[in-house]
Amino acid sequence: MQGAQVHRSLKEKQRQERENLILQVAEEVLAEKGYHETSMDEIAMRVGVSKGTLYLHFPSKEDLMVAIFARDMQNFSQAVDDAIAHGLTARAKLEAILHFLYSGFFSKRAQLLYTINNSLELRRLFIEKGGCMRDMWEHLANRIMALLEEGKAANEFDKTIPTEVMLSAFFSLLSPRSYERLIVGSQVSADELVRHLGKIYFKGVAAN
Amino acid sequence: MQGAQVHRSLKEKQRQERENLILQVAEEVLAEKGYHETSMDEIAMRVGVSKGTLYLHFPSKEDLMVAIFARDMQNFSQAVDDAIAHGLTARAKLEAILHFLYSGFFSKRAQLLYTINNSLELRRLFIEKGGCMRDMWEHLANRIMALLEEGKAANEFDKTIPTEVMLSAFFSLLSPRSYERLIVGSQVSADELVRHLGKIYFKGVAAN
Amino acid sequence: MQGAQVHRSLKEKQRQERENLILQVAEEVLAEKGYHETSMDEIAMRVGVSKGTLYLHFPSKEDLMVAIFARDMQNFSQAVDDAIAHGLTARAKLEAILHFLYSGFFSKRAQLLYTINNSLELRRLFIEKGGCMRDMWEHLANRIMALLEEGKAANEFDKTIPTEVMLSAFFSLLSPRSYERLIVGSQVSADELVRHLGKIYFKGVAAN
Amino acid sequence: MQGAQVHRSLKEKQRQERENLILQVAEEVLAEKGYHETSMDEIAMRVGVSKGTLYLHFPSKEDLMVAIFARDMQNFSQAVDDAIAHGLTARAKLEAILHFLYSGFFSKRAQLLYTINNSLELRRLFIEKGGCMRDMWEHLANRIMALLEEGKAANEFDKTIPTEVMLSAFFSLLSPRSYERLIVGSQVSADELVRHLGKIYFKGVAAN
DNA sequence: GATGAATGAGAATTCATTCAT
DNA sequence: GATGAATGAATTCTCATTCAT
Repeated sequence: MQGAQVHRSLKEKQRQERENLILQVAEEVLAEKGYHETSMDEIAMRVGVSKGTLYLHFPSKEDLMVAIFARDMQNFSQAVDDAIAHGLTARAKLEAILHFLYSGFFSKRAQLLYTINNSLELRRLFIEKGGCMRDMWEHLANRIMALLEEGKAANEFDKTIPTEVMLSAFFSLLSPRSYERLIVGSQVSADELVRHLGKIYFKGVAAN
Repeated sequence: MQGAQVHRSLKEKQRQERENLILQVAEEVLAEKGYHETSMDEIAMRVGVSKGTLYLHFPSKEDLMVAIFARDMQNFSQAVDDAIAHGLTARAKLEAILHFLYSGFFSKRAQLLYTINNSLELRRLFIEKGGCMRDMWEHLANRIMALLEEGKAANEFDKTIPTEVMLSAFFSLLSPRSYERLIVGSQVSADELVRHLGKIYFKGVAAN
Repeated sequence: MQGAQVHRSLKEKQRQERENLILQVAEEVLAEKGYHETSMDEIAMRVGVSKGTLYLHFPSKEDLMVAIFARDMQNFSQAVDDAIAHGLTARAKLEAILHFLYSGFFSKRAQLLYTINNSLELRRLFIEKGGCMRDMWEHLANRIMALLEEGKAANEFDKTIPTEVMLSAFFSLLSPRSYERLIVGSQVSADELVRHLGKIYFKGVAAN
Repeated sequence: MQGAQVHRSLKEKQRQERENLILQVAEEVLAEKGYHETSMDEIAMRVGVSKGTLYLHFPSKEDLMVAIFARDMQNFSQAVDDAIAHGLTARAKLEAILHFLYSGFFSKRAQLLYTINNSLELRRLFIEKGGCMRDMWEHLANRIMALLEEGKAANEFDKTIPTEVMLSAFFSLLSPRSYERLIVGSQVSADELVRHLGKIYFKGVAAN
């Protein structure tokens, strides 16, 4: 009986691993090609499984996309937690979040956020399908807004700018697509770019 | 003979009007649904003509999209001209451009720019099809960069930030999608929002 | 009143001229491109009239095709008459017919005959639409068969070959498409080719 | 492991069978209706599968047509091999080829050859798409020309007629469409017809 | 559980034909 | 009579989804 248990959980673990692999590959393809150009066929092929298997894990293409986004939101949420736990000032915490979003390739995480946020189809999808998605996003937004208000309270940030506006600006300043050609054209390194943008943003919202 | 002339030009005028109507409707649908979700059938239905008529004016869906973008670029270009002609300081000129882009509904013009700039497929499309599109965009970007450099020269803007970065930030700060819920949620008026964003941006890039 | 008459007949003459022009151009396009690839648009454009005008003369594309064929049959019939009137032996008469069909470019007349005879769509068309077409063809076939029988009677041709078979061979020997590459490749001149083919045919069907 | 092997090859065999079924049905429809009138929908319906399945086997309508032709060429080529291997004289070999082409219904094989050779669109298609098609055809033509020259060398055939002309005549003499009504009208049996035509041809090209 | 062949709704595009001017 | 803009049925091709093996 215990052997069955172990067997069961081993199977379950394999299942989880496969699911993660699918999510990861699908994420890459999504970032590369956009929602419509991403076909279930290509994902299956790149993962190395059959199309049917994809549907064993996710009931539809839409659900797969939602799952990708959900996982990213989890990671993002974790990063926000870490930033809040370790940062000293509100600005320091927000800078850590910024770096999380855009460090490394600039593209992996940020491009996803961007792709999702900007594909009209995906947005509609998340609004329709993702009941919990909405909640997660609200939750995240609230925590970042809390940081922004913390900054206002500490006189770091300009109190005359509505927190909601600050939040939106925080996200939109970093639409990776706009910067693509800068990075690709090698006119500026990714890290340097993040530094510059952070500087503009924090100076822009600073008190005074 | 003159009757024929008049007749000819009347026809031509009607043709132009119809073409503009198609462009306008197609633009709306595009802004609403994105490239792939926009079907020629739907555009035709909304315009109130048959699919065939669309193809009488534009040889393909792609060409229609390019035409939409081209028309917007024309308008944008005109606005940049006006801004340059009438503004006093570099900042004033850039603020005028900002207002052009986001005045009114915030969504019509800006959302388009945004949608186009962000759809991976449309970007590919414009790079392939729109030889002149590329040129127009480069031209526009150069003129705005010239304004930014003018600002640097006049000590209005921070010389340590690369002009290219400033340019990208200028555009991305205003990704309308991020602000949609602010406007729609009526937490802030469009004009107020533009003012706030302008403030953040210009303070962010100011000298010192 | 007589002015009206004259006017009427002038109009009628112009109408006839136009109709002939349409037929001629349509024939060219048909020979060049085949039935399906020939569009009413292209014919209209090449003639220099509007598409509507085409429909003023011919109620449908199919009818236009039938008219082309009918006119060619008239000419062919005339040529057969001439050949019969002027030739001495059956063979001489048939050779004259052969030359009529393939003289000049080899392609204009013969290619048409060929195109029409071989396009499955056109054949069906002629069977369905052209009641009179069938008759004309039968009439022509009968006259040529009469010549073949005349040849048999004069001991010129092999009596053991059914006349019908001889007739079919007479037409099919000269499917221009097969010879196209010979002509185009300039390996042989059109006239030479006709001579060779005539020689093969008449030797093939000769008595003994 | 071996079970998998067997399974694999079973699947493969079924796939082959289905593909052949499609090819066969498509060939019939093509012979009946011609290229343009043959719609993928109709082929699918006649085969008893969905449109999508057709595209699983052939990437496009054009490719399907090329595949049909390629298969026929294979068979034809095989028949030519056999004829060359078993025939004694050049004439005997060519007669065997003739019989292969027109045996049975006269229509299946020959009509195809004919349809393909005569549809302007299909010809264009094969020139564009079928690089190998061209080669196969050239190869076949060369082998038949070799037979004709063999016949000339053996004094069977008339040396004054260019071999190329003989080749073209060989194919065109037998354009099945022209004989259709003879067969259908039952005025003559298919075998008899082939005999007669062979007689005309070989007498026509004989030495002397 | 996996597979991948089969499905079929849906999208772009063409073109013969009509009809208001 | 002439025009050519408008129509819409028909066609090719794609891809998310299902299901027998």
